[in-house]
Amino acid sequence: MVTIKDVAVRAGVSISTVSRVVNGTAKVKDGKHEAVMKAMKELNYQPSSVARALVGNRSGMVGLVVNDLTDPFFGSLARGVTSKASSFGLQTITTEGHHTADKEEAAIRSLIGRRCDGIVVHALALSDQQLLNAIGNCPAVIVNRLIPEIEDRCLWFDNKLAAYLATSHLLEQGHRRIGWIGRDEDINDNRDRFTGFSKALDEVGLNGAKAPQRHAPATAEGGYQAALKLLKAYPHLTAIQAYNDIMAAGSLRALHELGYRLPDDFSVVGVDDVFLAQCLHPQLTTIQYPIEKIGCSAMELLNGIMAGKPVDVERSFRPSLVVRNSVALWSNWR
Amino acid sequence: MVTIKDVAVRAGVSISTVSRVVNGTAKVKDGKHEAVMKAMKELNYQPSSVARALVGNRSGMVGLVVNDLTDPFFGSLARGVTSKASSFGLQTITTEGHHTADKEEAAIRSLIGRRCDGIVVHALALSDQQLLNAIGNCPAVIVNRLIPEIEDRCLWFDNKLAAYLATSHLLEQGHRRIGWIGRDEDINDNRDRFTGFSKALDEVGLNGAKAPQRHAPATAEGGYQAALKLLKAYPHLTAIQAYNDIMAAGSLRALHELGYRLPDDFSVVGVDDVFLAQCLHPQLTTIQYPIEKIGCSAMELLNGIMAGKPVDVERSFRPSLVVRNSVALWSNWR
DNA sequence: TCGTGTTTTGAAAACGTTTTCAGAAAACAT
DNA sequence: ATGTTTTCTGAAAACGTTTTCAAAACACGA
Repeated sequence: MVTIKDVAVRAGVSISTVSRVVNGTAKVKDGKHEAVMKAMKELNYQPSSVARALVGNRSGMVGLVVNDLTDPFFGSLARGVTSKASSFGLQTITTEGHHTADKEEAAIRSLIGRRCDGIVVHALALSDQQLLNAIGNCPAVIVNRLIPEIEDRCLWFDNKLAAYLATSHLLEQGHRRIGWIGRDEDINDNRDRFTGFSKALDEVGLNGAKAPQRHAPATAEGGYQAALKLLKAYPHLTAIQAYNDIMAAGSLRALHELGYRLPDDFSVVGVDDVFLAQCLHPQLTTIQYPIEKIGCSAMELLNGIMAGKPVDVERSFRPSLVVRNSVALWSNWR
Repeated sequence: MVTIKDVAVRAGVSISTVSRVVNGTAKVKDGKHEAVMKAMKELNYQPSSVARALVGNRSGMVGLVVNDLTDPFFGSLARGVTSKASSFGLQTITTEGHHTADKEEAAIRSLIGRRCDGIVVHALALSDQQLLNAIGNCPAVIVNRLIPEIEDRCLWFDNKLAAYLATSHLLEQGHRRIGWIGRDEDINDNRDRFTGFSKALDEVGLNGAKAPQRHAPATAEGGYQAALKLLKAYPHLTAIQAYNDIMAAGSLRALHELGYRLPDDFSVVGVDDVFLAQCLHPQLTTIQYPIEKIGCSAMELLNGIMAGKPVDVERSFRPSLVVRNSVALWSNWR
């Protein structure tokens, strides 16, 4: 690796001078300036961010902890964070927490060890206290979770309300025999969404907690299998509320295979409004979860915290219904 | 930030000793060992990867350059690389090149500046020579592109053959009036895939180069718009070959809206076999592009290069047809 | 108790930067 | 010419580690 010293020698100046032209921190005489530029070009010099980070005590990196990069949901989150970060001149380093407390903690510690200037964390497995311990005094923003002690650094989404809105939409369209397809991991998101679903049913006099339901991994395949089982057990259902769009996509496939014409014979609604939702047939009615926007806001908030100047960003995101074509009116007399 | 020195003071030993217990590089007496462990716990000490990188001249990071993180294609690539990297104890830092030469070069230089131990590069805008210059002597593996000078560090996919296979499948099913929906950026992938498409048509006596075609951004919306225009101009078409699955998804939507029953009235085939392909209705017949596997192999190869021990991985990936439900037989007498 | 050999320890150099501080050079005024 | 600013420059310290080297501590046999 060619260092600042090599450049200095070649240009016949001191390393301080090289540093100054690299960073433009002070004026250097034209002659030397040129000599340095020339030497840098010739040697293809690239300053070491590592050394800079050590001395400057800032790395120009922000860390991002997600569960799993393949999940398009986290892809969007990563994009929101990354694009905003790069507008602040920061780079993003991403690690996966894979929904286990150990890995989530390791991911956070490792980012702190790398001296990230700040971190954005999506962690569902760690307890509030564990999470607080892990982040210590590193500037951090928590996404998709509300921790009372640091509420002003949390961005969350009202999952209960989200599912409530979705299910209410089905009810408004006349559906009464509605099944739930949930994920098989017992995490907040899942619990909250089921609670919202359940509440909507309760309000019209149905017993939400006892509604027909099946659980599976939160994948398309999981949604597919769960839908098959659910419909086998409860063939009289007229609609499904799925934990998220991916599982809804799997359900749609199961319904197609079972010969339902959609949406006339059967309605489905998801949550998240991932890109996929628009590509499905019928296009999926779902709840908008502005995850990329949340990523942006998180980064904006984090930047403020890092700079010591708190900025005001929207921290609580209200779900809203996106009506497409996967829900149709259902009349009882059918 | 608490440093090794703080720990040393607290434990009443020298920093060398602390370093030794942290890394287990030498035996230290039981008493001191415990004292150090205790001090570390109490102070919540986390070694600075930055300082380590500086002195050790290795950072434990690998860089990854992709075009755009939202694209599920790159999500899969990132996953392949990241998961393999973490199995080698390496972390991944991802930057976006956004298909422009400037940004691609900046992305690469920045990763090198961060002293990544190696980089995996997906860059389409830079010329061969620019790319070679940018990576310099940093251990690197090039993905999805074949550069003769460093062929043994390239992993590529035969895009020509991919589209050729896809189109041939349509031809075998009896289709003759086939349109092309391509992307509007003039990049290798697009050219190669069109070439393959064209060649397949030429071989059965049709003029591939003059086949009906439209171009648009490589998004679902782009595919949707392009399909609408294409069918307006050439209503007699019976099949579409799309540049990739995302554009195919958009085309599918256009066809549904135009009232075609799929696949009986019209056939569509994509390329890439992204996750989405399985969720569409009808499920998309496409060409498998094992991008996650390529990511894994790239990382494996890179690890070998970094260690100075070349490993043997498959470097050229042959496309293969995945038959699902979006293509149906077409008889001329219809 | 001493010498010898082994184990454990700490001081100091090194990694590649930035930044502070004081000195050198240039510019200006007299 | 000389003194006084002002501009420019380089030496050296600092950042937090690892690693080398020599010294200190210990163990053991005589």
